[in-house]
Amino acid sequence: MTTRAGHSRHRRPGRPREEATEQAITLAARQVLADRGVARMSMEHVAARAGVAKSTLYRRWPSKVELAVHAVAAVFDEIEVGDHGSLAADMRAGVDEAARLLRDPSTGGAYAALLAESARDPEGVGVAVRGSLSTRLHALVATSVERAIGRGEITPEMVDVDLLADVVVGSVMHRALATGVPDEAFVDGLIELLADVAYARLSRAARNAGT
Amino acid sequence: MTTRAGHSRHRRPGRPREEATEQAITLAARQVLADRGVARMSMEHVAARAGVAKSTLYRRWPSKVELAVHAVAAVFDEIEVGDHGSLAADMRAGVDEAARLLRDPSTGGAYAALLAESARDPEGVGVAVRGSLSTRLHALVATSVERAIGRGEITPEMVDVDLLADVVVGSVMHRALATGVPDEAFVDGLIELLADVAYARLSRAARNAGT
Amino acid sequence: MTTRAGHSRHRRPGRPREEATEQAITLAARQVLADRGVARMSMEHVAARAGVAKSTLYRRWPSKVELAVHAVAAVFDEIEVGDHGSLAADMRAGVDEAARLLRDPSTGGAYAALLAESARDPEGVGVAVRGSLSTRLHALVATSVERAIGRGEITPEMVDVDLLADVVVGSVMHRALATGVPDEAFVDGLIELLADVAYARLSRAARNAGT
Amino acid sequence: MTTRAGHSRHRRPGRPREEATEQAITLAARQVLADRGVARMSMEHVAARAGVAKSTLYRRWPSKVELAVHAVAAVFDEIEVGDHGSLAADMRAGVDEAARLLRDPSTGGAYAALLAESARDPEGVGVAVRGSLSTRLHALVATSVERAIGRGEITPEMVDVDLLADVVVGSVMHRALATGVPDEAFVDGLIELLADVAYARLSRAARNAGT
DNA sequence: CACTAATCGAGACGGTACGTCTTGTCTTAGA
DNA sequence: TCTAAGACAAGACGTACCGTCTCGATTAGTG
Repeated sequence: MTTRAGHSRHRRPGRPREEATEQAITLAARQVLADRGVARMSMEHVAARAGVAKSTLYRRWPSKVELAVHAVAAVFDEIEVGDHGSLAADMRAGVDEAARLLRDPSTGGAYAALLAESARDPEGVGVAVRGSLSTRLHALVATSVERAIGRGEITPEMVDVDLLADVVVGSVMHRALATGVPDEAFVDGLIELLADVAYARLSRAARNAGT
Repeated sequence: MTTRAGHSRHRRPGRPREEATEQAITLAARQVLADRGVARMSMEHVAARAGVAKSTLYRRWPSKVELAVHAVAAVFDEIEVGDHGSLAADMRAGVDEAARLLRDPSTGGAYAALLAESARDPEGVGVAVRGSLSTRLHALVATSVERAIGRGEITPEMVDVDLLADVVVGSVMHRALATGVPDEAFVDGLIELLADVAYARLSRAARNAGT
Repeated sequence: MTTRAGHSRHRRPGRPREEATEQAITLAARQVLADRGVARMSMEHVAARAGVAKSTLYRRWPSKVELAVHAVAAVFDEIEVGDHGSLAADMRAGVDEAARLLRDPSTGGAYAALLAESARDPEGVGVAVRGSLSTRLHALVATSVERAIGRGEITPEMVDVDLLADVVVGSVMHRALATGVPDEAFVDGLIELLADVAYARLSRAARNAGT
Repeated sequence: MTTRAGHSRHRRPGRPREEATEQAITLAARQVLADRGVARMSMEHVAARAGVAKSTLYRRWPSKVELAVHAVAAVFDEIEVGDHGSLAADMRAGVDEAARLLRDPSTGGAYAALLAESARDPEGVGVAVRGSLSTRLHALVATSVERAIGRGEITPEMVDVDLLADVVVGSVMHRALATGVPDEAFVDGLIELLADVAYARLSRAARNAGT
């Protein structure tokens, strides 16, 4: 639908969209999101902060939630997944990063709010959330796992990436929002838990191989 | 449960609250919650459905969110934690129950929405959510763990109940809302993961004892 | 209906009404009336200010408006109609008094508000207002006129007391509320107007007598 | 009348207001006013009757009272002040018209209620009432008086238009609301009273001229 | 002295309206 | 065609009152 320039040399008729506008809106949305949370983020506020008319927002995103998804996705895009040399180190870095992100109430709250909207409208918002947000997080986990497989630390059978992603993100999110700040002790505990799983599977694999 | 001001024989002055009203409202709130989700649950609707004036709602709960917390807590109160004979069986029953509950978009969505509100207002809603909802879930996990300790299956040092609760509830919730329905395969995977943790810790304990 | 003691020696059964209560309420009502006007005078406020339960108010007056009528009537009862020696002097004193009273927004506004309610409910409030308030004002004018007749300054045929009362009270009220403060110039002008009427009628009477 | 920002060709930005809306609201307001009086006129009702959202009402009038002022002013605007040939005839017509208008409880009551509100909020409502309603009535009286001066029936020194307006409107209003219906006898009496004033002043002027 | 009958304070209750806020759509002028 | 500005219908929010009601506690007179 959106003919995001680039490959298409055919310009659409009429006045072209202001380049700066989309970024200004996204930035404004993230700020309002941080200030007031998803529920209290209003299109009116975002438009005012971006110095843009409300209709411009609706021309680009069909609803408030979609804009919120877009704005949160922009936050998630900043996550770096460097190679830290070992599965253990990668895992710690990943969990730390997740904790850092979700500890911020504006990001954690926004993510939870969008998950909630997902539940209400699985086909509309749900698809957008899954497509834009959850797959991003999933990809981060997958990258680490694949790297570990590449290094020979584990085998593909040992890990269900989907499950692992849900466990890591879900645990951290629940800790951040429902129980308390995910402090270092919590991160350590979660890492240890995952390490124990790896240990159990590796030792079982070794035993099986030994047989 | 509420020991109204110490002496339970001293009634509060004024006309006593209608017994039936609170239940009618809670029921209506749960229905509206299921029908339309937290965001679209309106006090107006709840009042109408309960056959009660809006002011009666506000006399009992300071805001929509607090009523929603109460209504969701009522759902959580129905969870049964029976003794299934072994930690493994208890765990499976617990995870199954969590999956059953959160799979329902109205419950899962409501829970996520309330967590999101928690992030926006940690002192008000946050306290209510933690006090009413999260501690309930925590208690369920704690019960199973204590039973396992009683049976001698594990020792207290082997498990951080707080962490375990976040892992179970968080993973299931994230699966339910962000990734897809938490089907039997997912539940199996999660159980296996937890079992592997137990295996690792038990074998390590055995090794230490052996030394 | 109300067996206001005195002639009836039979007391009503049950606990008698607190003597002080009625006065406390009336006073509180007048204060709230002065503070916030009739429209914003609330039974809740009056009760609180009088240190009395709302039901006590309703036990004595059937509605807010009736209580307001009672409270304003209490103000009107304080009006003194002394004999100033001549019709002119009595008239000036009367108009001055009316101006003094209605100039106070709380009294003037209350009176107007009650007249407005009269229009909405002529049989209920209207009767109360006419019975308690308007007749009081009418009586004041009548007293002055009768005194003037007694002194031989005018004859009964020369003046329609009803009309005169409406003219004096109505003019002053309208000036106070709609046009501006009824200052000395206004009072002078009104007196002069009435004096001219008297002049015209006296001179006509003299001419007729001369014929 | 409203010279929107000087240049009348420069339109205000944004979607222009629906022409029909203001009239529909005014009409609905007058109907509700007539049905239920100012106190019971509700924005909700007016909006529903006008087929308009409540926010549209509040976009144009800051509060219920301001809309009521507007609606009553619309009634007053229908008053015709024709030339009836003589001061006496004009006066009779004017008083008749005032009596006709204020005899209707919905108009009389509304006017009184707005005067009452004026007393409560002299700067807000008061200014609106004086500006919209009282000056209208004043203008009607002024027109008749000026015509009489033009005809040479009276001289400007003989009449204080402000005072006269208060006397006519105030007397009629008080009669209508506080005392009883302003019937023909009342109107006759008031006219006669005014005529006597004119007689007194004319004869005094003649005497002075004769000196 | 118990009984009856009303009062009192307190506050719950069903209603109703307030004025505010937001959503998503629309309608204009101008770029 | 896009943009800014803002009108519009819809509808929920949380607050404030109204007038009624239901309590327990009080306070007389009557049997």
